Amino acid sequence: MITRNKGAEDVMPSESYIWQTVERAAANVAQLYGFSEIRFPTFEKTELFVRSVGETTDVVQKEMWTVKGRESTYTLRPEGTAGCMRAVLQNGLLNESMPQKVYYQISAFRHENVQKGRLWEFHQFGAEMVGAADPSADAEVIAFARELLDTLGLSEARLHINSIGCPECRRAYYDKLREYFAPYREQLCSTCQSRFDKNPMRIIDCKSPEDKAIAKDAPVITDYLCDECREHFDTLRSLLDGMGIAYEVDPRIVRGLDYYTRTVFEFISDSIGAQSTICGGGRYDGLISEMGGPQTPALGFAMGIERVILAMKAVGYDFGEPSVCDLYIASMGADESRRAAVIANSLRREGGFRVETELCGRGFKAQLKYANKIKAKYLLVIGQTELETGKASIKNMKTGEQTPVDLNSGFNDTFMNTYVADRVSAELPD
RNA sequence: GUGGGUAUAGCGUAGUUGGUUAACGCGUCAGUUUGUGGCACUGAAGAUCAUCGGUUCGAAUCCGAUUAUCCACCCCA
Repeated sequence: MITRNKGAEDVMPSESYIWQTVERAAANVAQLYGFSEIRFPTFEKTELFVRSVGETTDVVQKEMWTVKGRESTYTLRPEGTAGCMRAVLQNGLLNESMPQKVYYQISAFRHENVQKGRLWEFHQFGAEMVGAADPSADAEVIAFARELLDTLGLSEARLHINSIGCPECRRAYYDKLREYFAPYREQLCSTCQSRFDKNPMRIIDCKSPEDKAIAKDAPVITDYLCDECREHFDTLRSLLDGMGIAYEVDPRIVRGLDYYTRTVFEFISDSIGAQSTICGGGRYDGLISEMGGPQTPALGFAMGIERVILAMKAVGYDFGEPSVCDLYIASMGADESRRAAVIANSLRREGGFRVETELCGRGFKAQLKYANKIKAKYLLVIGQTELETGKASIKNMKTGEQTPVDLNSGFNDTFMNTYVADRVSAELPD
């Protein structure tokens, strides 16, 4: 037997309705915030990710799925922003009125060590806003993510924000950091020693206890922001305060994607183990120009669907029941089952009901058991008598009550009336 | 890329110091007299014990490799 390879996941019907719950909620909230769906290819020229995500990042250096095509080298998208911005730029959305707001639900690919909540192929909901430089845009995007998580029952996810400044203030900050770490350089862990030159900001985020101790009093970026970046960050914070969105300023959020500028943020869940970041995003004012477009401010976020679902399960979110059968038609004999199929089809088409008939040749009793098993709300039996006389009855499987029906006239109406009447009486208080 | 754990029917598990036909629960299917479900009872199907190799008279059980999975690091969503 050929089996699924690692790092990928099958979603069975018993799970897929959970995914649908998340996807529908995401689309609904996106609409509330004025975001429209955008779709773009699963793969792009490798060059796009190298330039936008950043040549020195782990994602580009060791996690990309790259294939050599005949004309070029292509990569399965490791994230959504780069391809999304390429599409926005290439299709002239920047010539429309600003801001442009788009969202997407995609799978993305990274070649990492597999763990729960971290797969080779994983799924993201992402949203991007283009053309707005004002901190109010940052606030709206964060509010959007917050609202979506709340809708999904994940109010427990904590918001961490930080500003990593613009390239200018970051350069100055890097110098300060190197100055600070220089005396300890030999004591740092090996990865941090290489970070010293490449990206000293990452040392602050190191998990090693020794490095943590060394970094305890390191300068924080927020103290070295230029006036404009500082004001941007302060305004964002007061906007979040005003909207009643709780956050924690976390100078250790650095983000592993090079394109971020100024605002970066993460939502962290405590309920799903080590892969606790369920949403991450920020501003990337330099990305579009880096890709060859005009200097255009932009920002966005992405949510990991697998992690979101893990967190929802962990907090006991009620996903409800998967779709239920409205009517099961039991039948005995070939003519009877033909009739059952006709009735079923007409009820589906005219009434929009989910109707099932016997398709596996079960005996009568087994059909009833099956009807019970699939939680059919109503039962209709078609035997020889019913076929000959046209007289049958609809049984409410919950109460056992039976309502007489005429198969030859007005059956659909009778069924619908019974259905509605039972539902209303069930809703009435005693 | 580094370190560690796990691998037995569709699912969840048992299997004692290696010793005959690998057990149980759930699920599936069929029955418990002829046309009305849920409960209960009876029975059936379903496992090359992850794969390959080794040790042994004999391996689900011990050893090695491979694969998958989980945990931590790293990184990220």
